[in-house]
Amino acid sequence: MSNAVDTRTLDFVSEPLTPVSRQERKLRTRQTLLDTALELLADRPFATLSLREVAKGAGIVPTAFYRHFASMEDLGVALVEEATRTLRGMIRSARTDPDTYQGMISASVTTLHQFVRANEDHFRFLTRERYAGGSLAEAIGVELRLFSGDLAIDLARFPKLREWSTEDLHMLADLIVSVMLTTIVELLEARPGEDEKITGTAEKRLRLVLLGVPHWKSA
Amino acid sequence: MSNAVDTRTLDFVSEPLTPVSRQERKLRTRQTLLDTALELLADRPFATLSLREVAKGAGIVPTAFYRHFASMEDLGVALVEEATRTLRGMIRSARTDPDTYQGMISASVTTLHQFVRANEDHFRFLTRERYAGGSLAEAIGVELRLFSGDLAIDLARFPKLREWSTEDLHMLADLIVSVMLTTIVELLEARPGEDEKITGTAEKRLRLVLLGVPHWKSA
DNA sequence: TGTACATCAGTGAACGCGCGTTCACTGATGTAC
DNA sequence: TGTACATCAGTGAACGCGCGTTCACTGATGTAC
Repeated sequence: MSNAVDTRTLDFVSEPLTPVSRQERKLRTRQTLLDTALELLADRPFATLSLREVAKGAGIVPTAFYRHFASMEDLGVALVEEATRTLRGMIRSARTDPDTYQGMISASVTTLHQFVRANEDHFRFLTRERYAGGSLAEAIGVELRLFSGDLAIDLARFPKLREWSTEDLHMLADLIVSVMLTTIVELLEARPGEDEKITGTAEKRLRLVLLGVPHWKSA
Repeated sequence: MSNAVDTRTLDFVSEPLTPVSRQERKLRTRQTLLDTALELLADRPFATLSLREVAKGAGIVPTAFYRHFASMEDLGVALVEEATRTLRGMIRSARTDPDTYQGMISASVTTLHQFVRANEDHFRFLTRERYAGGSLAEAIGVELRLFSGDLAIDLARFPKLREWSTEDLHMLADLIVSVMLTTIVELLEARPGEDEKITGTAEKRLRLVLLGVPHWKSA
């Protein structure tokens, strides 16, 4: 036990003593700027964020901001990249377990729930800016369409969907994506303790949608 | 024919000559402020709008703004009221024609399409601010929940849904509302000529959802 | 109908403030020898 | 290992600008008699 404590102490002491290169320091400041922006965006749109505000929050002087980003717009693009990386990570996690519909549904919703709770800032940013207008909204829209397209391809592998037209597969994929987005927003707006109800409802919605699949006729 | 022209001319001349009371003038300016704000919101969130900008667009001096609204926040609340009035009008129109599922679906989508095209500003405002955070987003969220609740009650009247639990009816209503919102956003982002494709897809999504209904088991 | 007074939508000057951006700078870190 | 020079993240003063809000005002409309 004393051994474990010693190890932790060594780790703790050695970390701050590690010499840090100028390059590493710069990357850390950059990340602090991104993190600060994401915190400030908890309850307002990106377009209301000022450069001075973000710089102040990150503990640097306004002019030093330009050492990291050419403009706020530029920082916004970096935020979209960071947040969509999280989104793609979630999708990769959810894709590893096919099997039955029911198994797929509950596993996907569980993955969604975990990722949203672990990255609330990213998902809040994505769902908020998706509809805010401007270039960030477009970039997020493109990303969601890519995601929906991938999902359509995955769906085509299911036996009951093998004969569906490409158009209908996209229709189904978009429908599933919109259920997902609705669920994400519900989770982000939830009061404590409501998570189970929300994930339960999300599973029901997906089940209902997929119940219709065997009876679908495109006409 | 010359008769018709005469009538139009009389109308045209008499309108501007009608004496306008101070009260009426005030209401007109107020409406101009609301219209100006809605125009400026075509591609950005409400929170980026300035009082001076709206006043300038409406052709009055910034200080005169306060004769109509206590603050921009106050104008925002008025916009939510105006836009949700349009939304409720749409819902009322859509509700008048039950009959079969298929009839209900295509009639509802047609109504949705017409209302969105006739009131693009209102629907853009609602869908954009719904996710923007702040008090306007909350007010819109409340309105959408009311709408979803009403829809759940309407749904309960369909034979196949008579035995569904309240919870499941709300689940279904929310699902339909989220398909509707998705469709609205797609229409607002559509390029010319894409409307038929979007409304067609919307009908398919609703058909698929309702196809599952007869096979639903809550467990 | 005419007069005297009240109301009030809109005006215009002024304020202090936070904004983005420029510029010349500092001093610690990195590199060449 | 030590020295001399280069790099560059972060500093701080300064700028002009649009912002929300205050205040005293104007003059057309409305009202009382």
